[in-house]
Amino acid sequence: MGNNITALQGFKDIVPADIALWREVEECVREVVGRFQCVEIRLPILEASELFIRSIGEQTDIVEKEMYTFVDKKVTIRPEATASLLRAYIEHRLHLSNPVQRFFTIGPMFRHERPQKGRLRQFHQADVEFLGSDNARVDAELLAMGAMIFALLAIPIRLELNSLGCPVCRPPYRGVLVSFLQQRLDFLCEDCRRRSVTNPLRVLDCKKEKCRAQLDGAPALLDYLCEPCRVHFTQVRTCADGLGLDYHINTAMVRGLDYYVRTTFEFVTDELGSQAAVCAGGRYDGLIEMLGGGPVPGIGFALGLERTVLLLRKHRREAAPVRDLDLFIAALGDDAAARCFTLMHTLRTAGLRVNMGSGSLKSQMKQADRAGAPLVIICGENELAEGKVVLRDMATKQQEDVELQDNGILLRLRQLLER
RNA sequence: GUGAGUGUAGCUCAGCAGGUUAGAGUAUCUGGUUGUGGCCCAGAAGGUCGGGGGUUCGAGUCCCCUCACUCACCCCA
Repeated sequence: MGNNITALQGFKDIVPADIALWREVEECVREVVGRFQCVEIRLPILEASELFIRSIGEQTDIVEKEMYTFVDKKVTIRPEATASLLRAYIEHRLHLSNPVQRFFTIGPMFRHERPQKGRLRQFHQADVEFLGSDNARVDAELLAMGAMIFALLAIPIRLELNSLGCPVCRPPYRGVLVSFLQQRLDFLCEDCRRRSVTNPLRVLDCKKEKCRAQLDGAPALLDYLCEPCRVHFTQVRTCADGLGLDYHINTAMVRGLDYYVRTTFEFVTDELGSQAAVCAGGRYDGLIEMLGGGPVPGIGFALGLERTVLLLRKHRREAAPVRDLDLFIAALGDDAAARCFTLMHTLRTAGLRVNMGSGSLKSQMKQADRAGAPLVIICGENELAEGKVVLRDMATKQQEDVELQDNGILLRLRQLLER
């Protein structure tokens, strides 16, 4: 402590004790995503600042105040993955080989926000993008994929669904909403007065009672959708219903990024304080074109790994004890230790997970116990002289003598470990 | 960026209204078993009381500053 160097504010180590949960989440994501023919892509963490400004939107909080940017170099450490993924998709002309493609990527994102429960400056997301189709069935598939991940992890969660319309119908609606808000400006909270100008849709989900009271009878975007958007949203719902998805419509749901159109959704929980959204996303037809690619539609989501891990930890009694060692070798004395050292190497080369200890036998037995080793080899001067080792089964406490001969020991160990 | 709360051993926390060498539980190490783990018993080690300044005969305790953490606002995964 004292004046030692520590991790930066909002940056956290994921310590060995937490790794099991993280791997469980990541492996679950990979498993489910694979069922939808989604392939992995790995992306750089540093990109041209312009990429995020163009995709996320200049007026958003993310771009305005949360990006880690090297001003002189005009590069930014990514605050989200969609823009990078689409950039790569365009750059490698991936649409030429197959215009309908599905990708996922897992990695760290960076936003300079004040840290909070479930919110860090470096956080991790699993990002999924379905490109090349604007069919409502694809939207429903993506929703089903998210639901499947949480179902597999046995995390209870709620799915909220909305449509944000498109460049045809959203601006007119926005006008209607703004004039509605203008009339009640005096009765809204300070934040909402500001939002009425910067992001009027946000006013709709203000948490303050004072504002909520004013919003009775506020125009809902869903009532203003243009015909194609209305049809699309209906189809999404029909498909989702067909899959038996449990969801509910939240007309107040807004997204923080400019590029979203039509379908948007959030998997939310009330178990994480104010960070309700665990996985969220939406459709972004037109974005690929805006980034210089073809007229390829797309929809995707980002799943917050920290938040998912927090939930998983909450809903797990205790992590199943993992055996990470097959054999512990307790050697007594220098000669025995030297002989066991080569034995250990032989066994490791053969694929066993082995370690040896030091100190008194008692102490080494403790080390073996703590490591969860099911088997222990004990080898002291006596055994060495007789050309054998003692092999102890930690569960049954049974011990047997085994010839001190590498292959013989290996065979016997394999027999015992297979039981 | 704004607000509130909390910083004492690796971890969880005591420390009453300033008063000797700052405690417990747990984890760690050693011993009780000259070579045998979990349970039990005993002992040891482990702290610049987040950091700096001030008040005082005397500060873990009171005041100021600072840093960090936590939660909330904003916003978002």
